[in-house]
Amino acid sequence: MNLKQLSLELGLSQTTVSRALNGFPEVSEATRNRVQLAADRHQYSPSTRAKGLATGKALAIGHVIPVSTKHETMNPIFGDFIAGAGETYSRNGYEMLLSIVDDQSEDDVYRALKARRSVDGVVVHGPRMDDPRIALLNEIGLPFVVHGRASGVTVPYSWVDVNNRRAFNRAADFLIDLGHRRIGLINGLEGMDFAHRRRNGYMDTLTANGIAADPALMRSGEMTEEFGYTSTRDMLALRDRPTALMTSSMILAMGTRRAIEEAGLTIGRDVSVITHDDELSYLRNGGDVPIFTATRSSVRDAGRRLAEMLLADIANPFTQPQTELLEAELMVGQSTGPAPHL
Amino acid sequence: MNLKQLSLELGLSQTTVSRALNGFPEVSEATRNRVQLAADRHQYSPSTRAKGLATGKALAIGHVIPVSTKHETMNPIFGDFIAGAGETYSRNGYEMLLSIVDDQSEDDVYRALKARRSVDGVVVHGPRMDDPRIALLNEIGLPFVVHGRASGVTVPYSWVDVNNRRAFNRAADFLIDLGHRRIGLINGLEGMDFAHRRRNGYMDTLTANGIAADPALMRSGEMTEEFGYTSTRDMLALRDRPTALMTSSMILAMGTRRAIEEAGLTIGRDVSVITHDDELSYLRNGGDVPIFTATRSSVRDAGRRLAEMLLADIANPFTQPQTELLEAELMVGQSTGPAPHL
DNA sequence: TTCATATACGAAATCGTTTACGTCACTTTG
DNA sequence: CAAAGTGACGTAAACGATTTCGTATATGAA
Repeated sequence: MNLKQLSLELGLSQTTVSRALNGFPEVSEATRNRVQLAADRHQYSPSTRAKGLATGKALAIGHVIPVSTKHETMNPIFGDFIAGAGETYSRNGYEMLLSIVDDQSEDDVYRALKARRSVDGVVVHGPRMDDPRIALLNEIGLPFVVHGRASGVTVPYSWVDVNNRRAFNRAADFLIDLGHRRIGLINGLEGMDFAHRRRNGYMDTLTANGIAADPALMRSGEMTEEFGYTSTRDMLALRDRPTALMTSSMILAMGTRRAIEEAGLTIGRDVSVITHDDELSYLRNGGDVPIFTATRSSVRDAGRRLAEMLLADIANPFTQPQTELLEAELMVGQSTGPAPHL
Repeated sequence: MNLKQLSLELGLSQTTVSRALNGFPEVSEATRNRVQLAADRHQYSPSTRAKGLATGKALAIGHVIPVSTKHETMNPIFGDFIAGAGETYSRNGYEMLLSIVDDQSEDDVYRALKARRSVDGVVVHGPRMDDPRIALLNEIGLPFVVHGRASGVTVPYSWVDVNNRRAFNRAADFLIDLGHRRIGLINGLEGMDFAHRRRNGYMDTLTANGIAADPALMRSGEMTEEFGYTSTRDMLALRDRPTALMTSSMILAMGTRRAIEEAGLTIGRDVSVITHDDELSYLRNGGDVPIFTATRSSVRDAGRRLAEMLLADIANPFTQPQTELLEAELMVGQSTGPAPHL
């Protein structure tokens, strides 16, 4: 059923039917009802493509998900993030377009999305330091919001991010207050901006407390369970092993737990662990009392907020870019305790 | 840059330019080259919407991801699955449209996708037993392929699935060969078809070996780490506790490991564990030698295959429904060993 | 009565492609 | 040499909406 058929059946012009359905004032309430009823009855709903052509809007948002060519790793937070964003989109009549792309050809994908006019805006995932995508998107004039930030980029742009530095400040502080002095960090890949900020938060707090940062206690890599495991295993094998570990994700923390237990140690007593927790739906950090002490911030909420910002920006382009910094809560769980006397 | 501008600049008609770019024979090689060059220079690429309107194809595939309203759980395999499917799409010039939807309003979403003509076909995720979506999609005439199967649905339809029954047959056999008689099962939600098949595989093998299935050793629920943990903890607390456990996902297995170690037991010695492993990129099951003994089947490969099938079906729709049953490998790892003498 | 003003609707252009038909200048064929 | 192809390109009609102008009728004011 299309507009022509519907209007023919109603004995009205396409114009009137279109206006009736889109809530324009120049149509009587009586006919509006009649049209609405007929539309419902036939389950009429305008063709997105035709509507897009006519209005010049795509009514779709693009998400470009980078997958590293080397490791083929898909970021596990991604599912929950788009679940949040998707809610906002469908509530506002937008669709979500997904492009999975290896980090080599990202540029082409953004350009293609613009050239083919298939989206009204995009979400930038996994920003790296000095991320070139921000300049690119500004250049080609495609509205965007970044999930995270890109240190080193000087031009203003819109973003939603967790206060990573502060979260890791507080986590380190918490451990130091418990008497820990040998604190390890198992972090995401160097180039990722969030990893950089978290490391800064961690190192600053150590320095502020007179603790020298030890390169042997700092690891960064793809955030897999395996990497959490090997990193922890290696650190525990040191002559002067850490009494506490900070990890950048729950998945890493699970690998950490495996290594700790394999070494015959007890988590929370021999080795304390604090992790960052994105509140992934399938990785809930325990029930009433958290399993891991964690800095917690819902990535699903971030998705919701970011989508709202982007849609608002598209609806009436801001003069100023918008930003939102989400604070992580520190949840005390069972994985931390006073520093042991070695 | 659009077609009209490009053709104006070249001094050709839109028709000729369009034909040149789409490889039609009735255009000389000389002009084809000239057109191609100009198109590249201006980064011209046809508007998806206009092209879609003109051809009647959407050049997009819809993925409708159900998120249970109760638990808000997003299936963790989803990211890797679409990474696989996405490869196929972009290679064939298709886009991927995502709808996150609570299981209440799934019907409406499929109907809307059809009515708005925004996709040429859809992928059905997470089929349940007697899943009503298959009848619905047949009724409204939207091409589709199911990731998994729906027991109880009698009409033919296309699907790609892992041989779940056989995988769990083999896993149970393997444990029984090791001398285990008390074997627990921690499975996905009852209504999910894959869970049903796995349970059948498990139970048949037990029965075939003269072991009575014990309801106390069979759990099903949302496949979170927490559920793996509580299920295992409860089973280990039984007077006649299991010596081996089978779990339906790596995430469950991690919860299982936590419970086993918390009980002061050793995995692979006191309690053997076999899990199903979807080869999620961030949950690799160890390096050379697997951590968990597992029935392994790449969900990313499944995504690739399924996307190919769907595109083929759309390209020439008169074929019979296609099906593909993927066999899981049994990978022997460190989590299984001979049954202990209790 | 006449003119201005709402009110409620319609005709037709438009968005950017594709594609069914023409058209026109050259071969080729019998 | 006339008829029939063929090669290369153009005209214009779709596709399914929105939207810019109109237009006809009813209403109110002068």
